[in-house]
Amino acid sequence: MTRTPKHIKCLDVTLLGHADCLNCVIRKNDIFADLDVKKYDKLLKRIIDLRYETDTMLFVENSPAVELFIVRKGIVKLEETLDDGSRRIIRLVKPGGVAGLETFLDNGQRFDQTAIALIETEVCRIPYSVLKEILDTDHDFYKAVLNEWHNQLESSNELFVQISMGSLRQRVARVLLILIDEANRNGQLEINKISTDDFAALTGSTRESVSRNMAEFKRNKVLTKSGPKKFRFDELALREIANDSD
Amino acid sequence: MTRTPKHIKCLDVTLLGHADCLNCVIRKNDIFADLDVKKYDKLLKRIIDLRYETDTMLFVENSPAVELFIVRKGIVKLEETLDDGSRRIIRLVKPGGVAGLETFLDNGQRFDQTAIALIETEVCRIPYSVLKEILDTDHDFYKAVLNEWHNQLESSNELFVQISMGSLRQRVARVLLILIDEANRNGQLEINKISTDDFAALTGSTRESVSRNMAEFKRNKVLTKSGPKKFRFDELALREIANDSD
DNA sequence: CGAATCTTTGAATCCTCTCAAGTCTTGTGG
DNA sequence: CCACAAGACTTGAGAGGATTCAAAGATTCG
Repeated sequence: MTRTPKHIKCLDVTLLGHADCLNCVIRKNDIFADLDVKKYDKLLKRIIDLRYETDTMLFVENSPAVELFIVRKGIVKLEETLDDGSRRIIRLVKPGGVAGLETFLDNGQRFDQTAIALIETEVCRIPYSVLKEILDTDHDFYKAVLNEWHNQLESSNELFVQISMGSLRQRVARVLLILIDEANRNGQLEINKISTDDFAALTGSTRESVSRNMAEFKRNKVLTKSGPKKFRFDELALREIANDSD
Repeated sequence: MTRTPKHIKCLDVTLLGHADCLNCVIRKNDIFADLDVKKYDKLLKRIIDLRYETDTMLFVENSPAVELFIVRKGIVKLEETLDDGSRRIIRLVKPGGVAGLETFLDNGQRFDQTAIALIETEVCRIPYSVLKEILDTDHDFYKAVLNEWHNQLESSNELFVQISMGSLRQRVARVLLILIDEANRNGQLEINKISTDDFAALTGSTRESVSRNMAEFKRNKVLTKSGPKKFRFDELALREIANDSD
């Protein structure tokens, strides 16, 4: 039923240096948006800037939640392993979003999901101690955290709705649109191919069925191969398919 | 496609009186578990105790989130209306859980979903002003709130996983188990029937398909009619169906 | 009692899964 | 640098499930 799991890397991580929150573009949209960054300058130096290659793991389900990750570039998937051994992707974290929010909960908390870079991804890694210090000195910071939880819930619900209704054809189109949304921020008209197994875990389907739908998209020029692992897409056609109610 | 919506009541609500937090059994498991209730005695008097009949609305999507609800008995469904007019149940709130957590977010927040009593339900209604006062005087209370957001996310994910995988037969069985879980707290071996449309909105299917599966359950004595709107159930058989991987 | 709503059932169609057998890619060692 | 093996992707055929549309039974409620 499940294919021999592909090799999830743990080491393909590059240290890019210390975070530069003061000049970070992403920060304007994330959890630190309203924070007085200058005040916490020294503290924020403890934030590390990292690059994860495709299929590299950020953290594992059930391990202690002692740090969280803000995605600056790329996409992180959060997946759970089910009783029968299959995987289900619960949420996709895109730039500005947070993976590992459990870190904000009380001591001894563990990660609910496994986080893996879906494509090449850059993140800021923030230790619990930094968060705790900010929470203790800035009594309003918890509001930003509450907001982030809200965002997560919204984004989970969004995925839920997008993916638990309609034909597989529609669901595949919707997942492509989610990925495209990300590609478009970089002004590309291309998407990095993700594996059919990931598509299956996202749409709650099988690799074969996903493949068939993709093949149809390619035949109809909704997708066109444009490089080794890249595809050009017809966004309008995809939107039409995603909303098609026939 | 969508049936003329059944009549959702707005007025079938009974005022049971003021909350009695000090002696509340539910409170031990909810957001106020760690709160010094005596200290806030006067404040908590502003909490109202209500009973909602089946299909009665607690709040509507997009209206201002100025109060939240703690469920003490029954089940509340949170549903979103999709672009095509169909409804999708995003989450079920059971005793001890909270509906309308958005109230904790900053001013001007609106409810993300519509909340409707799935069966006869009793709740405590808590105005924003009460929450704000507690948050302002008790700097640790936000931790309980964070925990509650976490619970909501977990419960959404749980529903997502349970419902977006497997055959309809399995999914219907799983929804029944969720309802039974609630019935069992009251030591019953019965469940109140919920509409096939609700089942469809929960399983992401159609009323006809749900009905067919229910019919099969009745034939096989997994469910037995035991009253006007009541069914007796064979929990073990349901669990078997829910986990069946054939 | 009768109208409106909700539920059930049937039959045909379409979709998705499964199993099985290819083909294509990628990375490694000779 | 090529060949090969392992993994990933594609394709086909058949079976089984789910949806649709249509129509007939139940229920509910005034």
